[in-house]
Amino acid sequence: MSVELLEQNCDVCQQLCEHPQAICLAKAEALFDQDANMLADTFKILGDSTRVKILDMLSHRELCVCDIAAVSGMSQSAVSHQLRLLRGARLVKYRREGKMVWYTLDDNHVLTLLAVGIQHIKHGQGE
Amino acid sequence: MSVELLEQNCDVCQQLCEHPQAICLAKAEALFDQDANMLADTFKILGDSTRVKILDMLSHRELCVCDIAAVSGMSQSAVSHQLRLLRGARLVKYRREGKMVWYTLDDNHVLTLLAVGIQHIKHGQGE
DNA sequence: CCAATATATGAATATATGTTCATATATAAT
DNA sequence: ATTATATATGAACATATATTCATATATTGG
Repeated sequence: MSVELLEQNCDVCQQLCEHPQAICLAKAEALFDQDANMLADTFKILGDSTRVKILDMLSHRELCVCDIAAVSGMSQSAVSHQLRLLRGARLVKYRREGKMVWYTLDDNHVLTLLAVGIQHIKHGQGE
Repeated sequence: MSVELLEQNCDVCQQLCEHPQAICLAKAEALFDQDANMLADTFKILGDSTRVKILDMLSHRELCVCDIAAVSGMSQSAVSHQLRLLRGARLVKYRREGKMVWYTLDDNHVLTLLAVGIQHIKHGQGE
């Protein structure tokens, strides 16, 4: 059913809610659960300061695991665990070169998310 | 010390690391802890499917608390708790109108974050 | 093949988080 | 004032998460 039709023929929640039309429209337009979950999972991975630091480092240059550990001051194990999560969310990609594995950001979406996030925290900070 | 100077005079981690220059540069350019924490805190708030759903609803239209509860199927209490977190992260703003409180997205950064996040999960899904 | 190095991962533990329940606050109507 | 309605919040509990430690895998050099 189209949103336009719902706007006229919207009797699903009449007896329960204050604003049935807004509610029905919102339900019709709502994200699918699966998309909401995937989106939340992506942000959840971004939602840790050590991972944010790793991603920010990788936004400047490609780094291997031990470099990331050295810069962040984290243990190699902790870094590897976090990189695994970042890989799982397709936020970073990697290439193996001998014994070392070099990591970079997966694509420009990641850079944009970081940049917009930084804009958000900087904007209106003094309010 | 400027990044250019560090690039030449970079002896902090010589004896410890594989790629001292990259490491020193990365350290020099790294996010401040406070910024990394704020950024992570913002993404952490975005990293929950119920909150993502609420934000997505609000990206379409202003809604009051009970409407959000009705659309999401959550309890009023759970919604209020989540809205508190969203307010704390300046992701939503609100206005009181009598007994009701109407919520909207705080600014366009939030919309952009959602949009880019959705692009990210949609892009290369079949790989 | 064996030792050394770089990275990855499983298990365990300590901390953080989301929901519910009960209750508080704020506004409006009678 | 009293009652009803909309929203907010504190405490508690159950679940999720990040790090550490120990160990496994992968690659290189001898």
